[in-house]
Amino acid sequence: MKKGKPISKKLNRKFYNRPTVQVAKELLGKYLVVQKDGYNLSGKIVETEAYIGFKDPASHAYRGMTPRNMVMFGDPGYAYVYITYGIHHCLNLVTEKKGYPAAVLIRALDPTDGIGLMMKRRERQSLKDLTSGPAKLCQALNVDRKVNGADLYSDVIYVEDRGDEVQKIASSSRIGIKEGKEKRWRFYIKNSEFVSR
DNA sequence: TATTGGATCGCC
DNA sequence: GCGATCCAATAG
Repeated sequence: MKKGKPISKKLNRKFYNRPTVQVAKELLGKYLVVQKDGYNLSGKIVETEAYIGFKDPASHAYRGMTPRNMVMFGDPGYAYVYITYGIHHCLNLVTEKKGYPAAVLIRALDPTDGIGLMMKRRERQSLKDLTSGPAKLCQALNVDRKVNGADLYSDVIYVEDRGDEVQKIASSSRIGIKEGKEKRWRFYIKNSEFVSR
């Protein structure tokens, strides 16, 4: 017996205008949606990392504002996309009040809508290879630097609550950084097969 | 203007 | 384990 339409609520700017660790945890179990050129791609967020303020040496904002990281210093609820290793894109969601640089890196998704197109974009057939890493999910969902600065309350890219309950959240050090490893600012849904590595 | 290193991935 | 590959930050 099928239930009625699930609760679906687009997260508003107030959600992002809060302490970054809290936002990073609460994003788990929510759905990232990208809609461009008539397609609809989405996945459940299963892994995030927090990058916070002026004193976090792992954050791009550590040494102040630059052309690349200026979105992090702006209003909460916008997308910050950058290129790393010359090849890969990474997607962050800007948090906290204007002038305080902070964001949540989206590291992994459990793919839901548009899986066929994701497979095509990734040139991979296995579900597990589609969005189990920050650069993989950007390739699968067609997130590139044109998305940098996009309003997360637009219809192009946003996060919504579909009423899912998260069973258990685990935390660890952030991945791929040199300094700031003592902070356990990586969060993921325990037992999700789509968590990176 | 030149140099250096990177919030990764995929293959060896 | 390691190379790809090029942008962006920093130094000169």
